[in-house]
Parts: sequence; C-alpha cells; structure tokens
Amino acid sequence: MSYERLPTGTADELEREILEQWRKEDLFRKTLEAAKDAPPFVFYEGPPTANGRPGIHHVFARTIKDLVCRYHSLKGRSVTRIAGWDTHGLPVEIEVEKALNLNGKSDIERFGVAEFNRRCRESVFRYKSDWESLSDRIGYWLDYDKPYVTYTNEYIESVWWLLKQLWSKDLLYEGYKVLPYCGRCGTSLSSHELAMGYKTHRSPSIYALFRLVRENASTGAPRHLLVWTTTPWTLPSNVAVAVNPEYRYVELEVDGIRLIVEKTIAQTKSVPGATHGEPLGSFTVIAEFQGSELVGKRYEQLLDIVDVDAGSAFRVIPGDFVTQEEGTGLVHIAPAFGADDYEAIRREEMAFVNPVDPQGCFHGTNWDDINGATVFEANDKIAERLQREGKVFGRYEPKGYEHTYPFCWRCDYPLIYYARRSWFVRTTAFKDRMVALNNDVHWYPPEVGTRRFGEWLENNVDWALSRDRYWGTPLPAWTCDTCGECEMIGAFAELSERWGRELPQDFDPHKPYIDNVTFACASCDGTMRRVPEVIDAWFDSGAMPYAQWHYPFENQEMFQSHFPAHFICEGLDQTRGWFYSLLAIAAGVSQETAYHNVIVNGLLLDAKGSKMSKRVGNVVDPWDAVKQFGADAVRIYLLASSQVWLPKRFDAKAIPEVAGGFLNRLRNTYDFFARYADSNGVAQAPPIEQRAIIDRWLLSRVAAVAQEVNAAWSNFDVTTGTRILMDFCDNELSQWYVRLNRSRFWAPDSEADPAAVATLYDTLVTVARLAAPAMPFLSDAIHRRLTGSSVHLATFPDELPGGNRALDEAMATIRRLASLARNAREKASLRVRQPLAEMRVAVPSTVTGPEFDACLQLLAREVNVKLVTVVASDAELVSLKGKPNFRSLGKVYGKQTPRAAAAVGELSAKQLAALEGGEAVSVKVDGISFEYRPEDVVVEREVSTDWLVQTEGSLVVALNPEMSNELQQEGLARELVNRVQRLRKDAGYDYTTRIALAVTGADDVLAAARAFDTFIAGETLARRFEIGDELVGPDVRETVSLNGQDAVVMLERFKGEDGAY
RNA sequence: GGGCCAGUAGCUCAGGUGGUUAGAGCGCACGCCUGAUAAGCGUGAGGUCGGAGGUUCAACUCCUCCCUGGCCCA
Repeated sequence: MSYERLPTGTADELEREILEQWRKEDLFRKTLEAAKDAPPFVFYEGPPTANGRPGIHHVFARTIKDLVCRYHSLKGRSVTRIAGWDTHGLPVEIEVEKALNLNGKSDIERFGVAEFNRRCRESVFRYKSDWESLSDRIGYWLDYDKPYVTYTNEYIESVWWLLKQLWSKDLLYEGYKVLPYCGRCGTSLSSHELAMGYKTHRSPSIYALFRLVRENASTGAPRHLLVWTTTPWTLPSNVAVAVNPEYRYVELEVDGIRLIVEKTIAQTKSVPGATHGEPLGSFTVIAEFQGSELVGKRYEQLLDIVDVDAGSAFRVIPGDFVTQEEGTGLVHIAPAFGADDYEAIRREEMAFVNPVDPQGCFHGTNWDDINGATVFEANDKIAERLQREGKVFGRYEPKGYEHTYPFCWRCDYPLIYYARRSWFVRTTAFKDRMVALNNDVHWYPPEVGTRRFGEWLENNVDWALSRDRYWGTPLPAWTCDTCGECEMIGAFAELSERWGRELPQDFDPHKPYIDNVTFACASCDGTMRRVPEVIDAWFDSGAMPYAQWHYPFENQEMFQSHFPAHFICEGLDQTRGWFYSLLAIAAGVSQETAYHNVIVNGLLLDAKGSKMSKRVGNVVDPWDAVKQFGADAVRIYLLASSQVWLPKRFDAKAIPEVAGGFLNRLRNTYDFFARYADSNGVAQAPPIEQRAIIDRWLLSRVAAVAQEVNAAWSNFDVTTGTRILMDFCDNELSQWYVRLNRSRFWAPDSEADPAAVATLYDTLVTVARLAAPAMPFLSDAIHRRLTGSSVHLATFPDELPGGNRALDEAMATIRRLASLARNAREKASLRVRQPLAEMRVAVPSTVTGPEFDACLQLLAREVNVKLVTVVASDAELVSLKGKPNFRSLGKVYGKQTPRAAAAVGELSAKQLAALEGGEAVSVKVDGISFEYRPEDVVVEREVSTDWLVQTEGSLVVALNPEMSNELQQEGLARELVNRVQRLRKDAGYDYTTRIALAVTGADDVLAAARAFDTFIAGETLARRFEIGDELVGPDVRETVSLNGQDAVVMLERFKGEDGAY
C-alpha cells in the first residue's frame, strides 16, 4: 500500500483542513479523556483581559504554554488546561468611560454605578470570540467549555473566602497609602496611568531653615537645619527631618546664620541669594558631625498653622533614602505627601497630619488666607510668609527647578502624592516565607527568580489591596457606623445569615447592590455598612488556583489535585503582577507556593526594536502572519529564533527565514518518501543490525536527538529542544541521509530497498512525534499519512534503541572529510563527476575503529574516489607540528607562558611523537629548560605533498590529482549520462520510460561511451545504445559539450518486443 | 532617578570555568546538481564581540565607568 502525498496548497490551507479534522474527531477532548486517570501535570492559564484584541505577543506566550502542555500530555500526563478571563479592573473601566464619553469618577457617579458596571460587564467579552478563534487557529489547546471568569458570583465568593482567611490571620488591615493623586479628578492613579503623564516642568525651589531647640543651657547664635524642597506647600505638614546616619554633616556660619548641611554637598552647592555664588563649604566651619549624631535632635515647628502634637514630631530621624545627589542631605518629612515620608513616620511612630482635602485644597488650618487655596496656589503664599519670618535661606524661586513631573493623563492637572485610607494585605508578615518558597521555584531564566523577583521580594512592602473604583470584586468588609467594629464576610451564606434574609435569586455581589446590604452590629446598636472599596484585580487573578474551582464551596478534590501548578508561563511584565499575586495569596493563606516552574517570556518588539503600541501603530496583527505562513511557521519562529526570555524583535520577513526552510525540507522529505516507498518495504525490512551502516547511523542519531529533545523540554528549555530537532531534520535527515540514499528508493528495474524504506519510515514517525508539541499541524499531517492515526494520541519518543556514539562520531568525521574533499576539488576545479584514483585522510586515533571503517565506502562514493586510505601519523603525507596549549601551560608557567609557548616550536619530530605517545619531554632555549607534559602540546599534522590538500584541525584530506586514461573516460561517461538525463527530462519522459539512445561526435567521447556502455545504458534506462550511429527521426537530437568536446545525443522511446515500456 | 536584561557578521542568533585562528542559519557572491525539481547541494566574502579604562603572561569572557535599546519600579 502506498502513502498519501501531502497536498500542494499553502500552509494555511493545509492547517485549516487539519483543524477541521480535529474538530470532527473532537480530538482535544479525546486526548483529555485518554489521560483521564494519568498522573496530573498541572498548568495554570493566566487570565487575559478580553476587552482588547489578542496580539502577536499573546501568540508567543501561548505557543510556549502549548508546547510544554502538549509535551507532558504526550509523555502520558493528564494536563488540565482551563481557560480563564480577567474581567475586573481599571482598564475595563477606562474603556467604558471612553465609550460613554465620561471623564472621571464624578461623571461615573452622575451616570450611575449600576448602569456603568453593567456596561463594564458587557464590554469585557467584546473580543472573546477573537481570542477563541485565534487560539484555535494557532493550535493552542485550551478548555474553553468551563472557563473561570473573575466576575462570576462563584469566583467572587472564593475570593471573599480567601480574604476572610487573611483577615482571621490578622493579615488584612486598613491604613494609609501615599499614591499619585489628581486633586481635580479626585482620584488616585495607578502606576500605569502615572507613567502616561510625565512632562518637563519648572517647580519652585526653596531652602528652609529649621531652628534647632537649644540644648541644656547652651547659648550663642541659633542653629538651623538647612532643608531644600520643591513643594513649599508640604512645609506646613512637616513632622520630621531625615538625615542619612552614614553621612558626615558640617555646621557652617554664613553671613551670621548658622546652618547644618551634608559635608559632600556643601563642597559644591551654592544657594542663590545667600552664598554669593560660592559653595557653602567655603564658609566658616564651626563643627562636624556624623549623621547618626544628629538623629534625635529637636527643632521648632516651621509654620504654626496646623495642630501637631509636638511630643511626637519635630525631631531628626534616620533615613536610607537620603542621598548626596540632590538638596542638602537633610530631607523634610511630610507623611501625608510622600511614600518614604509615610513609611518613616510609621516606623518612628510619629504624628500624621494632613491639612489638604481630597480636592487638593488646604482645609481647616488656623491661617485663613490659605484655607480653600489649592496646594499650587499655596506655594507662593507659604514661601512669602516664611521669608517674612526669616525662615528662608537665600532666595525663593517660584520656577527654580526643572525636572520631569507627573500630570494627570485625563485632565493634565499636576499630580501630588497624597495619603489615602487604604486596605492592605500584611505581606511583610510572611515575607520570609515567600522568599523561602520562591527559592524552591524553578525560574526560566533563573535570574528572574533570584534578581528581578527575588530581590524585589526581599524589599516587600504590604500589598495595597483596595481601589476607590467601581468595577471590581467588592471588599467584603462591613464596619459599624457607631463603634467602628469591622467584620469580614467569607461566604454568601454567611452574608445571608448576618443580613437575616435570603439572598435574592439574581443576587449580584457587585457595587452598587452590595452596598445596600446592611445589618446590625454585634457589639452595639449601630449599623454595619460595607466599606466603599473594591479590590485590586491582581488579587482576583492570583486567586485563580482556588476560585477556578469555586473552592472551598465545591470541587474540593479537584482543587487538591490541582494545587500547586507544575508550570505557568507569562511575560516578563507579570513579575510583580500575576507571579506575585499567586505567590502572595498561596503563601498567606496556606504557606504554600502556587507554582513550581515558571517560564518568563520576553517582550515582543517590532522589527526596529521599539515596543509595540497602538499609538505608534506598529502592532502586529497575528492573523496576517498566520495566514501568510501558517501557524506552524509562526510557532517555530517564535520558539527557535532566540531564547524565549530575551526581548524578541518580531519581523514577519524573518518567519520564512527561520522556519520556512526547515518546514519545507521536512515536507519534501516526507513527500520523497511517499512518492517511492510503500508499506511492503516497511513490512519486509531486515532487523536493524542487518541494515546498512548509514541506516544504523540515522537510527542512532534519531535516538540521540530524542534524548536531547527530552532533556531540553523536560527542563523547560523550549528553544534548545526545538533547535535540536530542526538541526537534525535539516542537516542529517534531509541533507545527508535522503540525499545519499535516493538510489535505494528508486533504481531502474528494482524495488525500493526495504531497509532504507523502514529506516526512513521509522525516522519520520519519530520526527513527527518529537515535533508535535512545537508544530502540531504538519507533524499530524505526516503522522496520519504514515500510521493512520493522529500524532496527538501517540506517545512521545524517549528511550529509542540503536544508539551508537562511536558511529555518530565516525559519521560526523566522515561528513567533515567529505566537505574538505569537495573544498579541495573546488580549488583545483575538478568537478565531483570526475572520478579520482585515491584520497588519503588523516584523522585522530580517537575516531578510528570499525564504525569509521564501515563509513569509508560512503565517503569514497560521496567524493567520487576509487580508494580512501587512512594514513597513520607517521606517513609521508604529514609531518608533525606542535601547538602550545596555553590553558595548561599558563597554569604552570604564569608570566613565562609566552616563552614556554614559543619554545614548543623547537621540539623535534621525535619529541612530538613521544608527546603523542603520552611521554613528557623537555627542551632548552636560551639556557632555560621547559618541560612539557602531553597535555601541554597539541600535536598537529602539517602536510607536504603535491596532492590536493585541505586540513581542518587534526583532519587532513589529500586527493591524488593524477588521472589515468580510464578515469578520464569514466569522467566523460558520467558527463554523458548527465546530458542524457537532462534531455530525457526535456523530452517529457516519465522516470520509468525506457529509451533508445545514440551518440556520435568526438572520438574521445565515443571511446569513453564504448568503455562504459553498460554503465551509461543502465543509468539512462537505455535498452538500445548506438555508439557512432544515428537514430532515424529521434524525439530529441542535441549537440552537447563534454569537457570541451562536442557530441550529438539522440534519444527516443524504446519500442522493443516488450513495448509495454 | 533606581533595579534588571540585552548589545557578537548586512539580518536573526549560538558560544564562553579567561587561552592561540570567535561559530551557525538567513541574505549576498560564485559554483554545482537537474528524476526530492516552484526542490537539493557546495564554496567564499563578511567581525576592532556597543565604547573607554582597569586586572592578567593572556580579556569577547572578569572589574569599573559610559553609550544605546527594552522591561519593571519611582
């Protein structure tokens, strides 16, 4: 029975046919069924947000995920792959705001939260079908039947349960967080939004003098801390001044004012309007202190317009964040308006003051002029007053400092850092646990785990969980409006019980409905109301190991058997996103890790190396590339072009360059097989030991390749495994095995050689199986045609018989020798068709042996010589030459290495032979004696002969250029065969057509034709061969030139007795 | 501004416990093959390993600084 050829259409057409077949067979489901009871390999799909179209970078991550999952599935594991959708969060809200032409939170509230959230819910799935069809088209197998969706009641209930777990462990609390904040919009901004609005801006610059409290009974001039700021409006809220305990500080006297400043800074810093252009350091130094000596010193409140408990304020504190880069080395601390400031105050347990209301205006101070003014309006007023009171050093400059400053991306209003009430997960309480768990996670590449993620974990701060937004999982915290008691609700049943009512059928836990649920306080007469916040959407996605199963309310066993994950994979940008939220939740709730292995893929950039963005318009539509080249090609390109964790420049032109050649060669290899082989050959094949050496070599290589691919892929190195496979198919299968063995598949008057057919069959089947995880389409097309069943139901090859290292190395040497021989021919313009009498080769003794000898025949045929002789090192072909091994000499001789290396040139032939024999020798140069061990000198062969010689390392080939008359005749005969074959083809003959052939012309040609008439007739299927005579009315008659001699070639179809030909 | 990653041939990438002459594919040039044929194969040219210092007998590799690009954080 013969094998079906591959269709001739485009890759896109072929792949669509295969997809259709998968659909008909419900193949994905079948693979899941087949592995149902197998040990699980747990994979978590990071949920994408479906309110944007999938881009090429999603294809990238999904290709890696698919490869790993398919690999483990083919290795016999049960691989659960549940799709998920991330549906909450600011990006969704922003999309809807834009669509509704709303601008900010007040607009949303006017519009109505219920309707707003309804629109959010709708918008989330706008591109759902895009995602599904693209995933399907690229062959990403994912279970879309029961996806987890973060906005569903079940999902939210699991998230509530997790939050309550944290709460009951005292890992959830309410505090302050300083965030970038827009006073006009009345909203804080995410870091992502913040990054959108940086601009160059001129801010005020002011040096303020904080007067130190006199100690004991000391007298003399008052002393001051010199502090610089670009936000004078924060000065009324000052609570502390920070110094770096590691730095040196100097006390100076400048025009009668005593001030303290950091020593290094003083050397260069000049203050406008105070130091007359001179650096501070040029003034009289009164004293010098270590920063730590300043810590604890007290100073007077700078501006007495805000009530501050002086007992817990106005003190010098230590701070690592104080640098020598800017300012004075003393930093003014206003806890409400800086993250470092707030942290420092919390650590020192000092006072917190905030005289600025959520509109960004001063409020409730005892200075009427300033109440109601925006902070930016207040700058000048405050500076003027300080100047009046003599608390400014030098000149106040309203636009004195140019830097990049953040503005609101919506309304272009300058942002401030502003403390907001906020809920936190106390991750710092279990940071050590997270660090320990992370140390056991296998990161690919490892440095993401240790550096980017690991070091960041070391500096962990509490997770700011709450968001003052609308479309998110509501924080299930209810507080009493009377006594402040707080209760966390961890289940719907619990809520119903506290509420004292059944939850309605259409219960929606989202805002605004949930905010209407109130109940009586357990400790007083007050009413429990829900806090207004929703939670960070990262908490939703990090909860997926639990919430995808509605754990613990359902599916307890499913959760147990699917936690933690063996494998996850997302982009580098997820380090502090999903990778963190998974770990933090699992570590906080159950002290466990959520995953064991992580592949972190790099970002996809455009062809020029800049990032893809909708704004720039350089986003690549994955559909274009898939339609043009096929999903296999895109997948192979993404996997093989570079290690997946490096940033990748995506250039569609590169897809055929990286993947096209390989896929084409593999198709051709299969097609070659299918054209000539049939299943009889496979059935009749002799056992492997009895097959030709090249068959045994190919099977040995396949076995090695299978092992290497397994090693790479089981270690999550997707790129290396893919490259190994590609390399094998290109260089060894197609370029060497098929090319050298064509005649065994088709020769005149004979059947295909069963040994060759079976060898190629087995190899192709193995290759299809090895390739299935990387290129699921073509591999399946080939596998089905070979075996009648899908490759995706097959077993991944692992330990294959026939491995033979010696043979692998022997053949590799043979191939290098063949290349050298061709090179030598090329240099002498001796085409391969011209046979030569002899080639001598020298090879290192390590590769010689029975395997090598067995391959010599192949070498002789490949380079067209009658005889290959392997010469020993002492043959007349080569002389020995010593080459110093710097690496080992360097260890012994150190500085003398160059001289010891030079002296190697003085070694005699006898000494070199001795070294090769494993003996040590010594030589004396300029009175210095050098001793060489065998490893110190590499003995090489140098060739002196008039043969055609090429060398590479220790390999040498030498071709005898002398040509006997017979060799010349044979060369001519082969030229003639070549011309006849060309003419056969021109004549449109089938490759089995028998012919009548006639040649006339130059005597040399005719003589050669007579000498090799049987050979020529056999090669060209000539049943009649006239040498020196003409055919009457031939199909073709042409004059050809053979090595410069003319001949006329004629041919026609043979009409002998058995005209069947 | 800080942390991390990358910079090797025209392009995409390998490689390195520091060791002499740094590799591959694609592209290019030249050639072969012409029954795998809208295929296949060979040979060649092409590099101051981002830059500058330093350590060393020896640096593409180690150290310092800088430049360019990217990501994350501020």
